[in-house]
Amino acid sequence: MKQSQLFTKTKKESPADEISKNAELLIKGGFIHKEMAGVYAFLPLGLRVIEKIKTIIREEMNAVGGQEVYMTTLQPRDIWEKTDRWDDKKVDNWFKTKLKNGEEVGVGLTHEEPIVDALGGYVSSYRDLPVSIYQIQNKFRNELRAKSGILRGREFMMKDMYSFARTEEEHLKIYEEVAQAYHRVYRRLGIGHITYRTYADGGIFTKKFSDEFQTISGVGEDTIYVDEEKNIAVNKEIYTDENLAKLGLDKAKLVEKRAIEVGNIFPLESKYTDALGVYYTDEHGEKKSIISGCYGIGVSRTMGVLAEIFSDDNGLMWPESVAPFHVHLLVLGDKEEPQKAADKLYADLVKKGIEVLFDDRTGVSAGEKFADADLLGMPYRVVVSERSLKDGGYEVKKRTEEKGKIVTEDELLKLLKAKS
RNA sequence: CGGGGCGUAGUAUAUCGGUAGUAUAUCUGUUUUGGGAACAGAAGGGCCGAGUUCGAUUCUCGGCGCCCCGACCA
Repeated sequence: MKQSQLFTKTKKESPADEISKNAELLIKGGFIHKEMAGVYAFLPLGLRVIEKIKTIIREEMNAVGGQEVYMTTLQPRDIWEKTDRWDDKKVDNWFKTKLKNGEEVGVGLTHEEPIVDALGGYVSSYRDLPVSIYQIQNKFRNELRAKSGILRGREFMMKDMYSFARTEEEHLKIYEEVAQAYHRVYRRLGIGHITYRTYADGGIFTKKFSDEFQTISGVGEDTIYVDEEKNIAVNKEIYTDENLAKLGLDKAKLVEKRAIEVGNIFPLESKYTDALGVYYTDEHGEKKSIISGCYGIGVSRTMGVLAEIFSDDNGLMWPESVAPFHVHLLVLGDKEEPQKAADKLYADLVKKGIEVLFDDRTGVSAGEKFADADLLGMPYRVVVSERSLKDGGYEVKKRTEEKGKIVTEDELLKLLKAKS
């Protein structure tokens, strides 16, 4: 894409009403637009990051048999009453609104009820199970306090999957497969090495532990205790001698860290399926409960976490897997020769299927283009200028490195691992 | 929801009970182009409401909004 066509612009000043690094950088770079507290819109560059994160998640969910759906935001009251989650005293962060006839409807904050209810129309035999259903969609939660930019909003994007199994054993197998898929997602996002599967409280519906995926970061809201050898952690909320013994963890080996929850999976047993009257009939004609699990990843939050982790004083440093563009191509000076060379290189790279943001703006100083490239944080910066041409080609520099080098077009293509 | 802070131009800030200033962004022109260029010109501002006052952006009260700490976070 040509930067001259991009409607967003970078800002020199940091927003006065945002302290958190993710919001500061993403707003300065024009990735997101703040609508109100805890509610952010995604602009072209930000949306590209979101879509890449979604693609990674989608691929991994599909790989463990997930079937994608898109449930509704508006929710009927009755199914939530069946599970006793409609009452504001039971669930205090509902957004609710009314139809013209006065009937109350909910604005979706999670989707166990509608998914289970819909499933009931199709699943009734042991032959129909197991199934896993997921969606990537916005959730609405009326938080008392939104904070930390896109890390904790009132409207946010989430991947939520729900699994349905015939037996506890079958459920556990799926549960573990999804947990492994989560590890793969975080690895692909570049945070695998600092993201731990963390035992946490299972919530009010199960006595079992839930598993959070916690990424080590100072912006985290949670304190966890990490066993580096076993590559797992325990949330402070269940950090008792009794629980540690149950989990077979040695207190002496645990290290306290701040972390942010980027995913959460937990067993639901048959709480929702039973409450909504969704059962299956087994081989012997016997009616049985369906064992389910739910699996969430905050997509928009994850983008914020990546912005927090992959950034320096000059701006963002997107991992290649989620960067809006692979290459930021800069042309310096308004002279004809570099302009022509840059136009050609841009066309060639695009032809090779490389995603390029081309800073073709005229009348913009070199310093400003460099500053923008650092702020926007594409993995590779390629400069075309009189000087680079004189030196024999183009200067390529990784965002994470200090110095670049001059390469020819062929060398550049090889470096970018172009598929021809 | 408890506590604290803040609200001035698109953005970021300053001053002041009496003509609201600067930077940046924007527009025009000339020059410039390897780390946020220079000069000249233009346009643009006091969250809402009430009160005090000759006069309020400034003081008081209320509302709304935003940030931070805490609580909350199935």
